[in-house]
Amino acid sequence: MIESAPPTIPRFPVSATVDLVILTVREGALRVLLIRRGKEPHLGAYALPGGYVRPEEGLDAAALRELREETGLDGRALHLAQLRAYGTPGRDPRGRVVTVAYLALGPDLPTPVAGTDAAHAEWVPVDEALDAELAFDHAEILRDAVEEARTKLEYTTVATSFCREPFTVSDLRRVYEVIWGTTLDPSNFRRKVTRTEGFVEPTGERRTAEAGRPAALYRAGRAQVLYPPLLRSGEPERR
Amino acid sequence: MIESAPPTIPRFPVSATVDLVILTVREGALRVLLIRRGKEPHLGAYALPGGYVRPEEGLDAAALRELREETGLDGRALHLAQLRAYGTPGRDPRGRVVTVAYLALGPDLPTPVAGTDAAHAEWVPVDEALDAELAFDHAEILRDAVEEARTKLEYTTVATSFCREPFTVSDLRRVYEVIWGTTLDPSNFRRKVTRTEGFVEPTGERRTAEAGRPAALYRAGRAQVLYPPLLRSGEPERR
DNA sequence: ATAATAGTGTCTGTGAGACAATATCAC
DNA sequence: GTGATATTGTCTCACAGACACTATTAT
Repeated sequence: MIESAPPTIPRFPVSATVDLVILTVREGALRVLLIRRGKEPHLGAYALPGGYVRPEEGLDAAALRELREETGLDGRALHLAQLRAYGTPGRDPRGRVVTVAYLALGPDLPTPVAGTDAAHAEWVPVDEALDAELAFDHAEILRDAVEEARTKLEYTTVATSFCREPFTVSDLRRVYEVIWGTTLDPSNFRRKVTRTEGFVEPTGERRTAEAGRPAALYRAGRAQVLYPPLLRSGEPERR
Repeated sequence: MIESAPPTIPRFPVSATVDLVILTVREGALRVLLIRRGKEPHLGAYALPGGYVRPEEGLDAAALRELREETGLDGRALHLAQLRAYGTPGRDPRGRVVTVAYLALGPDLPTPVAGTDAAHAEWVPVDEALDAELAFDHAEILRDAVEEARTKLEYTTVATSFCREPFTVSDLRRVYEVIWGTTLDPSNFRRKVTRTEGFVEPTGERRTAEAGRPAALYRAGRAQVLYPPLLRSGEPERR
């Protein structure tokens, strides 16, 4: 019935949780922060970090708090946005739980701080994570999150969130390549990135790597959306 | 705390609801289905249709059921997708309520069936609705939903969901114009629509309106995404 | 004929894909 | 020098915006 109707179907209690899909690019792979569950159900299985929403706390606030507790990082340093809600009956055998999933993107983050349950946290390559058995419906959430990240790379400038500043154009390109599983033409990628107003800002500095010509360094620009977008089109196969 | 931690912060009960943003194009305006609240809080104010999720029901199922109850329509005839969750403490003065908003798009729908509380439902132009006082945080939800609809028109073929079949290219163009608040070049729009594989399929029939050359009729095609997208760019002002 | 809407054709500029060529480092 | 990576430049094609022009109906 609608909200203005008499509660012939009364409200019934559910639990509200937030789950975090924290993605980073590390050692050439897209990785997700997973914890090993220390209790039933799904004892020993990988699971997304997350927890109950507290009584006086909004959803975004709960996600920020969990992020801080899990990674020891200030959520303002990461890109954090709601993904969507999941509430299939039976998704948690302990009762009716509606979870709101958040997608967090950040540069090669330190392995989470010790001293908490997050000590059991690991950066797992997304490919492996999707093959492994994840607790609850976390495999579905992870799939959705990765697809969302791939799409956001097309239409927004969030790729810079994966790079510690200052970064090179090649650093940024590798983010796209790893997350999309493609190779991109360095020349065309550079043209797109440097000619799109507000995508990256040159610092004037250069960095010399092990080999090759030193690369110019950049910071993230002010633009949030990419117009026109940077579409993954033909997607030439990788490797 | 994380899910695997001891429940030092115990779960606490919240209510879960779904709210529907049902949009249609009618009489030259983008309209949303709103109800007049028949009880406190926000007695007499406009509100989005919605209601409690039932114990054995998933979120999508709850949205489909509410849609059927509110409009008498089979949800499969409409485009229905989750928008996002809203759970700010205090958004409902009666208690902690997390709502999952859904966006439904459909062709000029009949005014909802009588015999239920939906008898108080009206198709309100979105512009008016955003000026009016909406119950709870429904103004925020409506703003987000309209922005989502505008964006979906760019990257997907959902615009056809607003047209009763068969439809003409001009019908489809008016959907874009009304929802974006712009005018589009008829010639360029036709080229885009008819040359994009799977956007529309010709029926071979024609329709004669009050004036002018009869227009060819089309059905929605199989494509779900628009590649390349149909971007609102310069957005020439309307009127 | 005129008004009105549908539909076609063409010119042009922007931007992406392909790819050659050059620059600058370590060794 | 070689090898490796960065950076610039160029050619071409797809496609969108602007807009002229033709087609088919009602009146």
